Amino acid sequence: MYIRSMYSKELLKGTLTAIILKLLAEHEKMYGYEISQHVKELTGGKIHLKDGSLYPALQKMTADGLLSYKEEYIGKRVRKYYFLTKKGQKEKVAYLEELKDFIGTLNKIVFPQLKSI
Amino acid sequence: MYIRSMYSKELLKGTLTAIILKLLAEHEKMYGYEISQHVKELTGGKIHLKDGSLYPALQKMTADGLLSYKEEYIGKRVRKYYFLTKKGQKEKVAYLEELKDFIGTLNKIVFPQLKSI
DNA sequence: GAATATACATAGAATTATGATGTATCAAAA
DNA sequence: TTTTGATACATCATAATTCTATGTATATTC
Repeated sequence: MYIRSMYSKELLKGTLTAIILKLLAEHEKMYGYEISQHVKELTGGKIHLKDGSLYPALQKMTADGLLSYKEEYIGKRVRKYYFLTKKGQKEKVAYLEELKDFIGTLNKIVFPQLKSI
Repeated sequence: MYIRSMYSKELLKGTLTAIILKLLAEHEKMYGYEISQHVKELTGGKIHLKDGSLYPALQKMTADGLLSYKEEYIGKRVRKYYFLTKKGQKEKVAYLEELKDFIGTLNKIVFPQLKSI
């Protein structure tokens, strides 16, 4: 059994990379399971990153040079601690700016009665 | 040649239906080209709905029972004026609530220094 | 008359989160 | 002690949606 996010999966698209970049910018290093727990807590369970989304995303971001990782063993169990590369630190800014601007733009269309953020 | 939106196409995913529902809730009836122009103006050119996105979306929403349309002729050129069905009016509320909540949640993760909206 | 804007359409490609499934360790409860 | 649930990673096929590219045709403006 798995827990379903309260949002349609399409809404998440394009935001996962920004979320990961943001968390890693704040935490120095995190492992996958820790990231998913953190997001779940931060959002009151509203966003639940699935294994099938998170681990491939981390791998892709690593392949793209945004992240690197080192393995640590807790007993016999391996953890991959991910951290931002120089490139990841730089691109984080652009990703978050784009997302921020996009949210502002969406608000303008959908909730014009609200002040822009 | 075509105009590229300033956002990665993935960011738009899941928002197009909500945007269309919102505009049609405000305008009674609109045709496709009019919707795309309206969005372009509203967002200062930041969101440019492509033909290949907009027309299939309108068709899908019609198939899903959210929209209906009637054709009008301007000279020899046809326009399809779309409008919300009863179902579309009802589901609009849920779509926009979900989007609003999602934006609020995203803000909590990515811009925790800002007040929630 | 040529270029641009209006107005619709479809098909294939690309992207990305998901669902399903698998492996394995560890802690706690029954 | 066995079994349940949590921890921790992984891969693959599928689904969903937008985009790119292309096509057709009319209307307007230069």
